[in-house]
Amino acid sequence: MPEEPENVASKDFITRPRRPRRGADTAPGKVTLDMVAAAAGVSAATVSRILNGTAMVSDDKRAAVDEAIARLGFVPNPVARGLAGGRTLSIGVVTQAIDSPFYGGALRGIEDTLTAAGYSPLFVSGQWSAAHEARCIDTLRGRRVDGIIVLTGRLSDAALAATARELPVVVTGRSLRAPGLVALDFDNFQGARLATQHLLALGHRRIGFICGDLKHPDGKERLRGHRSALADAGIRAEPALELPGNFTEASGLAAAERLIDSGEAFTALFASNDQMAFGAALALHRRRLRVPDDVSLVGFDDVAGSVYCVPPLTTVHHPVHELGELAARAMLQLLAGEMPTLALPAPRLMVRESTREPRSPRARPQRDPAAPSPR
Amino acid sequence: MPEEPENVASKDFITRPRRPRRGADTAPGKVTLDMVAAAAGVSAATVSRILNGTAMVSDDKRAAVDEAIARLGFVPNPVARGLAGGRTLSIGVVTQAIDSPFYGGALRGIEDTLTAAGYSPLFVSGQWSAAHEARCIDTLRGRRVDGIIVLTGRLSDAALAATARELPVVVTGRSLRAPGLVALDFDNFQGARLATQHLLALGHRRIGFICGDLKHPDGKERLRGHRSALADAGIRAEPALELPGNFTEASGLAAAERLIDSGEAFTALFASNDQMAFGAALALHRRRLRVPDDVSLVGFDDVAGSVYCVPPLTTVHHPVHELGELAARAMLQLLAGEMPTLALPAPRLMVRESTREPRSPRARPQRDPAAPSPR
DNA sequence: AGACACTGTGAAAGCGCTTTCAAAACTCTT
DNA sequence: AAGAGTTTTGAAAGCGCTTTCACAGTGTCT
Repeated sequence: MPEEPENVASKDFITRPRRPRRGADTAPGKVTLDMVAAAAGVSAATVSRILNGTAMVSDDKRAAVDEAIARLGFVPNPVARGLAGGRTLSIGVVTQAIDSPFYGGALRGIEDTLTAAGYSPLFVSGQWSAAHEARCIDTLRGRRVDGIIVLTGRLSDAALAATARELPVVVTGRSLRAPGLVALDFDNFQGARLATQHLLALGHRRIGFICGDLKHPDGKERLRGHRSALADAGIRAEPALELPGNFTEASGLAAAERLIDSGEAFTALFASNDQMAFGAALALHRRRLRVPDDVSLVGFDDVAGSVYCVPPLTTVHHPVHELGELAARAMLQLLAGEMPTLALPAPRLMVRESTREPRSPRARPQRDPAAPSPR
Repeated sequence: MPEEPENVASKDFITRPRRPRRGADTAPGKVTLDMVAAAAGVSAATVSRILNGTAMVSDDKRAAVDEAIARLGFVPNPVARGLAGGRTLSIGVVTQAIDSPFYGGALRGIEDTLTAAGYSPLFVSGQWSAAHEARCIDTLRGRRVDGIIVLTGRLSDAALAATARELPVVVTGRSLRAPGLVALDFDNFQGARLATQHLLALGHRRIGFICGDLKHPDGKERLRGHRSALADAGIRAEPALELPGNFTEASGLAAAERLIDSGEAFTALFASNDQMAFGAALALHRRRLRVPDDVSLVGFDDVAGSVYCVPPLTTVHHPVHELGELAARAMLQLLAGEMPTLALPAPRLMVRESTREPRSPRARPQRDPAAPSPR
């Protein structure tokens, strides 16, 4: 407690780290609405009204204000706006992991759309846990976001609906209906059907299926779609061909290994997402099974890397970027008081080079003595 | 003056669009600091002081306030704090693309560290353009972030230094020195040297190098490192073996194709980043060149996918997650008024399965006439 | 011409918190 | 025990903007 004056001085520095250089005309934050009002010879209320389009303003005043804004280089302070107006022009986005190759595209779409509309996204990662997601939503609400976009997520529908009673919510990967909530669902079922139908059309009959996380709606629907396509073709689903997985490369690798080791015959493998397909591809490679010559491989999602893997992966295109855009647009509509009516594009199969007709009646070349000829 | 009470009520509803369900104890935003002060029988100033540790407060008052905060479930409103205190507890993060597999890891590290410290990251994508980045920084400053982290970026050092005069700045991928600015540089030069040395040690002499964007410091340094390793081994750099690229898969593919078509002999390919390596791998596959039997392939960055591609890619590990963590930690230190002293881990080569000794004296199995002998 | 809408505008009251300022309450000195 | 020096505390003034309220100014209708 000795050196008071010093203390005060240093406290000041610590408290508000920077902001020493004022007066720089380029620095936003310097010019306030009051200064604009004074310069234009009107009241602050009028400037605010013009800024927000909240009320009619005579043309001459409007012109004067516009001129003053331009001349002073005024930029409204969103923090003050947030406090006074109750809206922060920011939207919370709950994703599972900000570095996910799959959700990344969606984040990009959201960012693009929101930014164009003057909103800022606030991304938080839910880490694949409902509890974590709940905490994220609390954080976002604490930050006074105007709305929340949830990318799939593990939160219960009820929890989401509850949140939607306080704040507009857009959620992807669900088909929930609730007030203040719009759900944007991609047709995972149909997508999976397409993939399996493709394999069936090529002549495959014993198709290994690597499930995604079955607590995840996407995972469930894709399995359902696969089974449905099989059923349509009159093929009985065999439990031995349905391998558990959790959407990670590692789980895809493990699943493929397990299937190979089981001795079960199969000529194709359909992974519930591309990441697991990559893992499976590595497992096949390690066991000297070639894609697509020995085993056809199909993924789901069409993530960026799937075009550039070897061989390029046949997969179901999941329009993640559009998904993000649509989610953002739906949010903007909700905020504008409209009821969004947006539909996601239908799933499309991207046939690339990881699938072909089964090589021979013999399903598995297993420890093939003949060295894979490089052609 | 008629219906006073009614007016007040409706005002409350109209003013703030949502937030109708009040009283729910879980709802943040309901309890204000003033209510806490009243409940604890102290002034708002005292509560604020306790919250911020700004001054000494007697133990009994502190206890009363703590109790009131807990009982009421008070959560400070960051928006109000931002307005009043000048700090928003949010940090702007400028990245190139939020969905980049490379920067994704760094974003994750930043998010983890910042969140743990009570700060929120605000991610914006610079889209690989200096102008865009400048605009992003303006947006962030408009949002009153307390500091800015720039992941590499294209902005000039001068522009960054200027920003740093107003706001703490942490930048990665540079070795710039300026007041209020800390630069966190990864040793790309040494990393590239490691990779090339590895190929040389295996016996490769004609190594194709796919450059990154050379306006990008990373791109420049990696090329320099490669050349340096060659020079140390007494090998002259050949322009014909240095292919242009821009860090995308497509450019890696194009570069590899160009090299193959040039007829130039080579037994290995070193791409300045993994994404280009993936593109190159596809090009090699299309030309029926096997990795690593015909051509060894090395990447740089060790992105998530490199472990699961076929074959798993030998690459230089770039500790992006740590990079993000360190950048965030440095920012926190700057904000605390300390001078950060953090060093990034040294580059490490991850030897996987895409490299081996050259197969034969014949460099290219393809239409290659001259046989550059190994060694 | 007076009553009855509107429309455009400014003054002023906040939004919820931080910080200054000065007074109050202590603790020591002498 | 008075004065001086400290420490704790509250009142009040913002932070920069939005919104309400009330009041002029203009028409419009009987």
